[in-house]
Amino acid sequence: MSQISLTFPDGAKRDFATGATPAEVAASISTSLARKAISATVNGRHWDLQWPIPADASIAIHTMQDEVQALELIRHDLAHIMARAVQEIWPDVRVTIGPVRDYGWFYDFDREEPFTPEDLGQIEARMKQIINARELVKTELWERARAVEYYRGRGEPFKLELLERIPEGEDIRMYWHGDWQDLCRGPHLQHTGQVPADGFKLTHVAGAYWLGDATRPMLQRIYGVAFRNRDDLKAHLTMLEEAAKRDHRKLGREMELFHLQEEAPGMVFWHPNGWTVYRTLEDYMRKRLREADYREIRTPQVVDRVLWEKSGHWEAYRENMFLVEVDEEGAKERRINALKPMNCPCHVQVFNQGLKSYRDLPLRLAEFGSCHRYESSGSMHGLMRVRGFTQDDAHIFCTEDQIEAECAAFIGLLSSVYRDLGFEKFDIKLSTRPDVRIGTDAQWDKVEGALENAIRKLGLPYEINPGDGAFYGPKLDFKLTDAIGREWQCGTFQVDPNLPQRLGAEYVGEDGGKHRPYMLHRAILGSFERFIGILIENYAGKLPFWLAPRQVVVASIVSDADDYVREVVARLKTAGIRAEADTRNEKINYKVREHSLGKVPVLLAIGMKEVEDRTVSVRRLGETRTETQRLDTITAELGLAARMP
RNA sequence: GCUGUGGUAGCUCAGUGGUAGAGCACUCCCUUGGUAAGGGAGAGGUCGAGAGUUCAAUCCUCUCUCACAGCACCA
Repeated sequence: MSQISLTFPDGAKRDFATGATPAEVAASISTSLARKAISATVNGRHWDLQWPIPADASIAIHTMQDEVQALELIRHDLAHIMARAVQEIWPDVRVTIGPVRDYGWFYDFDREEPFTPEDLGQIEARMKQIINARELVKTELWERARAVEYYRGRGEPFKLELLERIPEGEDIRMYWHGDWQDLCRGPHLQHTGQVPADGFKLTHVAGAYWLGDATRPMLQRIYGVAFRNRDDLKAHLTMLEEAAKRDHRKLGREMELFHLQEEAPGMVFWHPNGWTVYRTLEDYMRKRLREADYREIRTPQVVDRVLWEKSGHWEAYRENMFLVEVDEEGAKERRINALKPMNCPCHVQVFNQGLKSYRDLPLRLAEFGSCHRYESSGSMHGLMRVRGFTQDDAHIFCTEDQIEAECAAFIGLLSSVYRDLGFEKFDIKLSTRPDVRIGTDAQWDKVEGALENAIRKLGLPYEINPGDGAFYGPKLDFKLTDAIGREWQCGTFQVDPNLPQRLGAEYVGEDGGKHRPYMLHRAILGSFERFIGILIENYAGKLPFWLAPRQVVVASIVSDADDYVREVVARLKTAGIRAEADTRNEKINYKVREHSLGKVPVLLAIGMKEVEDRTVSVRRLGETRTETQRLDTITAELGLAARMP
């Protein structure tokens, strides 16, 4: 029987026999994951699956869609069952809404006391009772007045607000089982017993604003996960545990890459190992940018507020800037500067020096720009969201007609870089014109069209975020996913006619007159910090050889081999390899264990046999077997592997 | 910033209203061992910071701070 091997976007791999039921496949994924392209090997052939799944995929996958929907119904009904259980236990708790999400659902409640972990256990037990009662699920169409009266009588202000939000003329559906009911448009299962009583688990509680609005009350959200059976639930929980082991904050400590401390929240202390990764990545990016005709520049860290006022950032983002005040000699007032939160205005200053001609365009100015933003305390997260970071920033000054080609070239470069760094898949989001905007519709049509054409020509999948663009132009976001499935924006491409106008950038056109250039903001990695965080998680710390901070450790087995160990290290270093000697008085078992945990890609062990034959015993990370190789052979091989792509 | 939970040795974590413990890591000694932890000894802590309650606070209370989970935010 042939095998189907599915690789899910979260990195999990599962094998299925072609005879496997669609349920077995479907239960492993959530709908929103399935909507992303997933790669599959069917009968030994590699396929790219798109959503919806093409009709010519094998039967097991073809029918998956129905099963995914069934899983979604289960999760949906569990949200209601949970809300009912909560109100049965605490009748004074107000209910709100509870949608399905990846792997499960959540439901928001209004309650004075926070829910405790013990409460979750109690709720779970009550939910199981409701499920085992196998009660019929009923749906009814209600008159608006009846629904309003019902919720007024029960004292449910949030439900009343939801009712108000349902447009006149739209159906008002009531869903219920037992004596409990909830406003919901459905669809639902037929009876509560269709929910697997042992396939779900309440995972955690957290605060969440009513309707996602920080000015509204904070509610208590209970999260749950649900699968078709206990085994799938267990597999999911195991997957989460495995993912936690890949957390870059944990690996960052274990691999001695970096640390953060209280005196500089959100600012990274890079250690020798981490800085090696950073610098290697920077060198790689520098090479790629040079090849793509970018010109590297460097601009100041501390810039007078006057420039930020001109650019408009002072007004909009003053609260999020780090200010630097100085007493200047003879000045009446303290001069206020800001640590630059972005590089764009500085790049325009470089552009503005000297008279530019249309022949200079497109002009691509790149900077590994160190930026500081006072991010809110709750938003910081390891390397992923920090207050001090370095963007692989560049600004392309060009004409409107050049936008599409620049966009296409950029996406091509970004894809190639992502591929080199181990990311075959990434999400592209196109954000289009918002309600409040500058520029004519014709301009927006042209610029949005340029971006969309560029993506289409490269044949890449993308999603549109309508109305999510900046007030002056559309943008593309490129997102990667961390170990537990959280998405992080990395690459970006943004069209901006506004800043050149505000800062007076212009060039002399073919007609001899002055013209305003467009400015394209773009980054591939986003920030080195965030990207390295994602890189660590994606590789679970096992970075490819060229990026690994310590590439080779040469370990002695007996101390009589120490001289030869040092000679081998010297040879490797000459070949451009980051090699270290380990001649400590420890057993080889101990050294193997330690360097394996330290994610060193290659371990060379040397005993008296190797000394006599002038060979080394090679052990690669993740493998248990060893091979004996001649010193010059392995040196040549590793020297090749150490070269950046 | 908001809600909740935390902060005890470098790391992972016990613990107590009467100033503290384990394992690993570290140092030294013994051991020279062939691919994931050899043995012994030793050193190491203003129990996140400040204030309060108390005869006495690491423990109780308050404030601050940082971290974690989520929400909000992300030029």
